[in-house]
Parts: sequence; C-alpha cells; structure tokens
Amino acid sequence: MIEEFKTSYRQHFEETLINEIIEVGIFKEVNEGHKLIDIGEYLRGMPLLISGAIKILREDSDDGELLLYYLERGDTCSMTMTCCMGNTKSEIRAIAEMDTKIVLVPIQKMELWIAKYKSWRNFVFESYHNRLNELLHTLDSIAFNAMDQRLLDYIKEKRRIVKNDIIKNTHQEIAYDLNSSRVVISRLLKKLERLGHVDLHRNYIKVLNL
Amino acid sequence: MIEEFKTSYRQHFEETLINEIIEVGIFKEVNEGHKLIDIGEYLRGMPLLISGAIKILREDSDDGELLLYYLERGDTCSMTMTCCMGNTKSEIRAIAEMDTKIVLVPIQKMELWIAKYKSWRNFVFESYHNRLNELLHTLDSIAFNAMDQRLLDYIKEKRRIVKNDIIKNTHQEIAYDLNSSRVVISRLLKKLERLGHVDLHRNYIKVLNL
DNA sequence: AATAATATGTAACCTATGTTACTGCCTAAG
DNA sequence: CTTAGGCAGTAACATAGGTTACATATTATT
Repeated sequence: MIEEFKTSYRQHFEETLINEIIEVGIFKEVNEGHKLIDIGEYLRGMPLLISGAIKILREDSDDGELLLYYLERGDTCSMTMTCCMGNTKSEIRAIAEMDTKIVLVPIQKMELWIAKYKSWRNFVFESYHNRLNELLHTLDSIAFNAMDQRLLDYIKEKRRIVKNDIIKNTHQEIAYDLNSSRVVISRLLKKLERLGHVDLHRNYIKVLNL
Repeated sequence: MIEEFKTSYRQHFEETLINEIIEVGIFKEVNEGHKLIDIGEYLRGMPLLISGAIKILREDSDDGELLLYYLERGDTCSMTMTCCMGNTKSEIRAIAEMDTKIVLVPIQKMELWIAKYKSWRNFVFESYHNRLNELLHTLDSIAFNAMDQRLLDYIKEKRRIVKNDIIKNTHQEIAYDLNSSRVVISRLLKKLERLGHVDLHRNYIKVLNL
C-alpha cells in the first residue's frame, strides 16, 4: 500500500514530505459502503485517497440526503481540513463508494507542514479550489437543471467514477443521492431507456450512449 | 480609510502585516450596484472588505441567476483566492450591495504571506472555511427548502446585512436573487403579509416579525 | 416448491412553481 | 397636468415532480 501511495502522490509532494507522511500516517483500507465520517462527528485526521472513491453527502434536518461530489485518488477532503483546524463537527457524511485505500494524516501535522512544505501548501489550496468548484457545480445542477438533466449528469459521473458502463444501483439508491423519490427516478429512467440511452435491469443499469 | 482598515483587521493580523498591507494594498470605495468582478473575468487582486457588503452571484448558461452569499467587514473572497492562484477565470459575479470600502491585495503577496505570517495563513483558511460553509447552507436551502422558506431566509439575511427593517427591493430583484419569477415572489410575499410578517410597499418591504 | 422480501412499472392524483395576460397604481419626465 | 414606464396584484393555466397505491417480476429464505 505504501508503494501505491508513493506512486499516487509522487507528482504532488517532494521526497521528504512523502517520507514524513509514511512515517506518521495511518494506512487504511475500507470496504464499499463503509461510513468514514458522519454529520456531527469529530475528525480523527485528514484522509488522502490512494485508490478507490468516496462519496460526500449532505443531509437535511428531516430526511433528505444529497450527493455533493466524489473524492478520488489524489484528492483530500477540504471539509475535513476546515473542520480539523476549527475543531468543529463534520458538516457532511463520507461513504466509501467502492473498496478504498487511504492514509490518515494527524491534524497537528497539517498546519506544521503548511509552513514547512510549499508542495503541501499548494496541495491544500488546490484541494480547496477543487472542492469549492465541485460544490458550485453541484449547486448549479440543483438550481438550474431539471431532474432529468440531473439524472443524466449523475449517470455520467457515476460511470466515470466506477470506470464501467454497468452502474450497480437500485432506483431507490439513485433517488436518495438526488434527494428525489423512487417513482420519479423510475419514470425518468424509463424515458432515458426509450430514448436509447440506457438499458434497465434489476439492480443495475447499462449505459449505452449519452 | 486606512484607520478604518486598521480597526477592522487589528484582531486578525499582527502590526507588521497590517503595515505591509497598507503599503502595497490599493484602497478603494465602490458605490452600491457597482460590479467588482464578473463571470469569466480575470482578477486583479484579493479584496479585503473594510465596510459595506458585497453580494456574490452565480449565473446559469441561459438566463438564471442565484445569490450565493454576502461578504462583509473582515471577509474576503475565497473564490478570488483560488482563481488567483490557479490563474483561472472567475466563476462568480460580485456586486456591491451598498457603498463599500475595500483594499485590494496584489496576488503575488498572497502566497508570500502564507509562508511568512501565521495570522495571514489562519485568515485565509478561516475564510475558506466560512465560504465553504456558506455555500453549503445555500445549497441546503435550495435542495431541501421550498420557495416560501427560501424567501423568508432571504428577507432575514438581507435585514441582517442592511441592519434595517426596511428592505429596499422590488419583487423582481428578489426573484432574480432567488432564481425565481416576479409573479411567484409577489404571491408568496402577499402570503407573508397576510400572516403579519411584513408590510408591502412600492420598492420596499417593511419587516415586522419573522 | 412455497413463501417472503425486494425491485421495478405504471396509473391516478396533488401541489408548488412557473407562465401569460391583464389590471390598476404610482412616479418621473415632458 | 398629462403621459409613459415601471411596479405590484391577481386570475387562469401548464407542467414537473412528489405521493399513494397496486401489479408484477426477480431473488432470497424456509
């Protein structure tokens, strides 16, 4: 796993920082569906993704839930950073979308390295930049697009993440991610099928052309 | 204006940093309605707010527009920072909500100060933290609340910003900020009036109790 | 094999929100 | 004063999306 980390982050960090991370970081492998953090919890450390993907969700006070974005190899969670530094509770939920390898960096090191390593500083800022933009695009999607377009975007993004034209999701699961209802998603998926964009099956969807 | 800046940022920055900012910063006063930056433009510098308020808007490819949040005294625009450092175009539009005083910090200094001043570093991170959370709450509002609740929140927030129970807006303007239509806003405002929450007038709304 | 649990398809209906159209009113410009 | 343009009120209607209900198909459990 350490070797995998090295190849993933070689382009981001200098040798000495890589070694420091290996020294103090906690390497971890989590299975698909594992909840890494929930809303209201405090954080143990800052996760750097080595492989796999993590989905970041936002939850309503009542029942609603909404997929914000995915984290992938080379990403880290800006929310985590802000939470760590302010020592506040998590505003989001993080769930492994597939089997995923991460390394957890202790909170204290974060700040220290920002002063010490230019590459770390850039990494942290770039990460903020990416997350902010992803959040903006999620917001765009909700504010300006109708559900059919959002569903299309969801399918495209999911395909990109799993790197496969087979999307293993029930309609209910998709409905949760889009904060909609099962019936609505079924309806729209059927429309997409009639248009020749997907093939629908029990428990999975085959993407044809979008 | 320099004195006003000093008092506003004394709690954030150490003396030497304050002096550096005064030395290299460009002090500016902009009038209500002035557009500081538009989508697709490149940035001249990083603005620190001394007084007043700036509203940050997101725009659709077609016609839609959406208020994201306000910047106030002591705030800065994280979007600006990320844009500056990545040298990318602005993703948002910024318009002075009232007469507003700012100081523009040159881009090059930003990175330099991050290594040099701990207080600047904290300020930048705190700013990211705040903006990310504000964006999250805006997203919540759109994803989970109906228009009547969003309108209420809008009125509350606006009252907080202008520090006055008189809100000088036409229904059309509110509709733009909420990415809705004038008729819908008129309808909902009328409902709020019937419930005794506001008094409606031409060109302004008086807030009673919310 | 029989039964239970889960996933999907579909119809019928409701409501919030958007759209169009028209009204009267206020106010600024002439 | 007169008039034109901007603002607000309201009705009538269209539609997307949420809800309820039920049928059917697939898979898991006994």
